[in-house]
Amino acid sequence: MAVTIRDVARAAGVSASTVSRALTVPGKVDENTRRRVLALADQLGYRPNRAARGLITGRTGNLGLLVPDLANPFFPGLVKGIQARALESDYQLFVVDTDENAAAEPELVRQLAKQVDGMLLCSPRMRPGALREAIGLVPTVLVNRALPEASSVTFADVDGAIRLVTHLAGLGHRGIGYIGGPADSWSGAQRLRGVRVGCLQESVELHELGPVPPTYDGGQACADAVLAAPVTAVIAYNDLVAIGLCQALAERSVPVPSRLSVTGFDDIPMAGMIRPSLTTVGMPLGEAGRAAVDLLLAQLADPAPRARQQRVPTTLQVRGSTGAPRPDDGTPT
Amino acid sequence: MAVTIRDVARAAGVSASTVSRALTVPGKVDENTRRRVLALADQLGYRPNRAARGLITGRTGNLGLLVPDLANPFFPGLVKGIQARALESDYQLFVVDTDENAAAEPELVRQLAKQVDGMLLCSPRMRPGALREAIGLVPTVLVNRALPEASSVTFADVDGAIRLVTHLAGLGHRGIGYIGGPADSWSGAQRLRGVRVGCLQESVELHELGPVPPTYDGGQACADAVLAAPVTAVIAYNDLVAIGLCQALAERSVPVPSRLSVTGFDDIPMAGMIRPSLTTVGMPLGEAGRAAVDLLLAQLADPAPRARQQRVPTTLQVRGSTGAPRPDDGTPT
DNA sequence: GGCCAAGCTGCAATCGTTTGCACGACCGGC
DNA sequence: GCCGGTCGTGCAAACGATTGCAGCTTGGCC
Repeated sequence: MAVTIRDVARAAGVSASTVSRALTVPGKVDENTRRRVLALADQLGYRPNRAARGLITGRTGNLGLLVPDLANPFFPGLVKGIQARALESDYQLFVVDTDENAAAEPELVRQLAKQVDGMLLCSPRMRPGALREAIGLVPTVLVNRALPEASSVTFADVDGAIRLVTHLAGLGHRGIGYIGGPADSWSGAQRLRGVRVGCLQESVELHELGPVPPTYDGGQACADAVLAAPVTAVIAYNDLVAIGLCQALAERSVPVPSRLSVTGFDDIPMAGMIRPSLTTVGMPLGEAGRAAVDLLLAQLADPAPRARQQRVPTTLQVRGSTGAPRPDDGTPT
Repeated sequence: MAVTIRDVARAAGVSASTVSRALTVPGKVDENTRRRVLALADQLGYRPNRAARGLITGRTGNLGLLVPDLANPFFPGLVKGIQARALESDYQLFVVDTDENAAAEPELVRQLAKQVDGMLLCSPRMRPGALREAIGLVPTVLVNRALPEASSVTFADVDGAIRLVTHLAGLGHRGIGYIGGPADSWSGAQRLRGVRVGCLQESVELHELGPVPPTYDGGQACADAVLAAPVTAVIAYNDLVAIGLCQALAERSVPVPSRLSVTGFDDIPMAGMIRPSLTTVGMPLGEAGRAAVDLLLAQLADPAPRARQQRVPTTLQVRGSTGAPRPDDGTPT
């Protein structure tokens, strides 16, 4: 049914070997025959069977991508970058959404590993031990998580957090809150670290709140706790939490930013669409995704690869949800 | 390196054929040997090489998924449903994001087709001719688009649109606008059809506006045109457009819904998060995704499959962005 | 004209699995 | 005791590509 290499060979009056070489090792075949074979292959619509090729070369031409939740607006940007670069390099991408199920990750990785040349693990939730095992199965690049012995692409969360605090301190805030996300989140830990450092540098008093689920509802739920704290600005674990909080504040008629400045992390599209628009730390998702694929491909090409950690810079997006604190610290008029 | 069927065979003291049969055709092998082989395979961590199996059976165990833009919040829900069902059925999923590039679709489909047993095309943008060719390559199910000769899962957009109009008419609106999306959008055509039918049924005057790009910016850009039209309610092609419009209206201090009711389609997560929250038509994305996979798998199992069109119901989500029109039709006080 | 090297090309083995066919053992019925 | 039928198993040929090796041709040089 499908046209095989033998069909092309017959049509060109050469052997299958020659066709194979014409397609893959240009130097080993006469330029004339090569052109003829290529033309014929194209004309017959020949496409090499990747399974057959993989059987002998041991390479599948596939990459695997594990992602906790495609519905979380953080990930599609990443996936798009990865996908684009993978396709450019003639790799197909298996995508697995784990639905935030950390326990299922190791088994999914094991299944995936058999069918790919390399893997990209985005924000994997599994414990370090399991992760260490996972990266042993097949060349792997971590994204948004780091491990000393693994290659990774991470975001400069710490930097971003510091700049966020500096921005707030510059506006005159002297007490700020941090709403933590899931306890086992790697980037959450980074962000908290940055906030702590920033607060020390700027002599700002830090009040740690939460943790809350990293969702819109999580943000809504902590509004009262935030209002009860002696802070004039709050940094949320991510934009979804920040937006949920803003919504709850609006319901309570608490003005943002005049009574409370609110910020997040990630710069998801929604951050620019709400009112007031959200000051946040932007992550170059597409760039990170492409960088991760590049790292992985380099690792595949290199017979003795070394783990390489890459960090991509974040950018502070100052928008409407931050401003100077109200001079009087008291109750509304 | 990897453990092969021969390793298991050697360990069990049987031939590779027996191992193969023990794993795939239970009846053909003695129950005792079968148990022994299975135990050994498990213990050695044997996993069949899918490429090798695919070479001979002609089935890859892979499904392909084409999607225009993962960053569009409409799609992740769909993808998650598809992905979950595919994994349940022991199929892996190749995902390709075309980045809304209709021209690139046919080639991507052709590439993908070679490596999968079946394909799911979500909201394909290509022209009908190209689409017809595409579905000939490999068993295919269309999602959010229909073609008489193809299996498809679509949403009851027409229904939803009619209900939307009925809802608005019930509130007292007598002139409503429809902001069209891309001219070549299949679901756009459906929605417009439903709106027209609804307006006829309810004797409401319809003003067709647009088309605009189906984005937040598209919605923002058409605010003035909407305000210039003699309407008290507007139905946007999708939620993103509706939200962009709301934002632009807020900037102009036009109250929603009292001066203008605004509605969309899709019920993306953001619809419930903005203020006022958006009245819209919800699509059961996960359900549709799972249904599409079921349809596809049935088609793969059936030697003489027939195209089956499935339509999933939509639900009207009434929220804060719609209300009765202001009694006076004039300028603000 | 003979020799050698280089350049192309084909043969055949190989990757890991499935599957049609044949073979041997065993059992029951005549 | 022989025959026919099951049942369980192994052999070997595929599937479609890649690749080491060997053989052929060709051309250049002495």
